[in-house]
Amino acid sequence: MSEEKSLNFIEDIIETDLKEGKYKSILTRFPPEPNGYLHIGHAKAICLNFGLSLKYGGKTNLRFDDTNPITEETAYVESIKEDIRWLGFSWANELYTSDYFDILYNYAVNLINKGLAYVDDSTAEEIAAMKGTPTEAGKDNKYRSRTIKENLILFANMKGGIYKDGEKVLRAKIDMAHTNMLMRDPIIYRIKHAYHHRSGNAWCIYPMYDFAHGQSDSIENITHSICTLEFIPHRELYDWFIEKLNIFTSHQYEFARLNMTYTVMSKRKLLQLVTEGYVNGWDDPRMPTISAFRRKGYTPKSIRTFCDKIGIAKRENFIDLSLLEFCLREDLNQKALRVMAVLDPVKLIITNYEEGKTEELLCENGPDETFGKRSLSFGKELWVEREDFMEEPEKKWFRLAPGSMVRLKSAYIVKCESFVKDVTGKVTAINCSYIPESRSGKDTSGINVKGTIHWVSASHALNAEVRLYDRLFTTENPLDEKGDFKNTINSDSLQIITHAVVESSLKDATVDARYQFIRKGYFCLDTDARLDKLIFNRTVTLKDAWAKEVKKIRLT
RNA sequence: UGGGUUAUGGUGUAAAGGUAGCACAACAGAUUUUGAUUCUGUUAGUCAAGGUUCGAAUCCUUGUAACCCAACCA
Repeated sequence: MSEEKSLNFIEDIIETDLKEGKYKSILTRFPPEPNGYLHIGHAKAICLNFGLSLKYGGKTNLRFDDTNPITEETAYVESIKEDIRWLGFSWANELYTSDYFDILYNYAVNLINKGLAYVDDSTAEEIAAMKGTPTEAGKDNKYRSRTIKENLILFANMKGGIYKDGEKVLRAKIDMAHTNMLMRDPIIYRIKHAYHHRSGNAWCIYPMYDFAHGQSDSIENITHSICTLEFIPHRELYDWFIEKLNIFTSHQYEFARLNMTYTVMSKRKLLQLVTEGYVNGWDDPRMPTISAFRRKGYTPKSIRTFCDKIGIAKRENFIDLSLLEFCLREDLNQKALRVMAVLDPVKLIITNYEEGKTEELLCENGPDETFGKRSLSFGKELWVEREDFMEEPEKKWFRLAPGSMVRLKSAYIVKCESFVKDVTGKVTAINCSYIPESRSGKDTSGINVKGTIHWVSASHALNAEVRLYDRLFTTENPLDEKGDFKNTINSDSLQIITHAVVESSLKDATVDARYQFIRKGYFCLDTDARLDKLIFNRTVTLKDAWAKEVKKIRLT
């Protein structure tokens, strides 16, 4: 028995279309503008579009919507392709709106010939002034009544490059009094003497989004053109062009874009964070970009699961970041190798352990037997986590404290006998005795301890840099703040630990591997790491019931 | 005071006139050589007011709230 998952509204439409024979198969498209990096909101659109074609046996095109040469770059094209591939999807065709510039130009001429488009000499300000407001109708201007012949010549001249930027535009002739502002004679071509990343200097006029997107969908025979809610008013225009041009009828459907707590999702704002140096580039692990999540150690599967869980609907939403982290931990828990690393080391000396002796202990590599075991070196001097020792323990504390016993993971039970402090009061060493009969796997001591802590043998430890990331913003909705969203940037979003110690097996760590530093969180090797320098990123912390407990204890 | 879209627990998302369900979060407990994982349980919802109906989240009426639209951006 499989539990029937209910359909979202787009799947509903598709199933109806297929059942009624409107289409034999579906064709969707993902249409990024190559002017920035893809973020988690794009991941939602990617999973939707590619997921739909996968589910219904159709195809998805990747189409770069490159109609604005000023902001677009080839570097962005490359990053976008890498991100989609990494997420696990393959496109049927790699396409560019710029490939359709000739067709689009002819469509515009076609419109002029039908008396449905005209060249306007007004300035941007004049056009805006004549456009009216949402509550007031716009007005026709004198250029609106130009003859077809005149428009044809003028538009050819625009293409010919005899006018300067902004001197003239081509507008659709619809209705200056329309209640939908977008139908008040929208501009469809503008002059930009600019180098285009693909067409070079072949063109100096470029179509606007509304005169490119729907037509591109139509040219490709896209059946279901899915976009976000803010394009709802554009649909009327989308349909108008297709109808007047009498070309293949693609249909536009709109869903609500992703919003998430503790982050911003607009490309403009993300670009600002990059250019103003709040983060170190588009793939800084604190960014919500796909490349940042990848670098931070997220798995493609966790992002796909997340996109599946948040659903598709038309109402505004504000997803809790913890849902993403839940999906991440769920996947990482199954995949990550368990290793030991001490982020804030303090020396633990086993007073009754033989000087110079080393034992090899077996330790499980993962969450189940299939991961096998590895050998770990154990000795008289170990590094343990500073926060695992408390001189004056909290209530319910079952880690190291004077007189207390803990198990060293996969090793022995030790008892804290004494500790050493320096003049500043900082603990510099913890002296313990160990119980030889308590060795992991062959424990005959009969002693039960509540606490188990991780450790690294001091003489075998490797030094590592560890980067701990926290959320980039201190408030759930940075956009809610009066003033600049950047006022709520978390100044502690990155903590670099330069002197962490990790077990020696990590000398072979690779960027693709996922690790759980036991009791500390999930980590991965950063791309900055070099042969002689280990650098790990914290992907996400483990859930921490003890931290909650402490809060409660201190409140009462 | 124009047009469009949307309203279901704290957050998402189902229920197509017939038991308001699921997930995350929160809380409580069990298990645990990771205070992780796993398991069990609890809290909590149909925007409002009327109406139709044996029966309404769903249909009707009237309100209310939120979001989008006045780039030669996409």
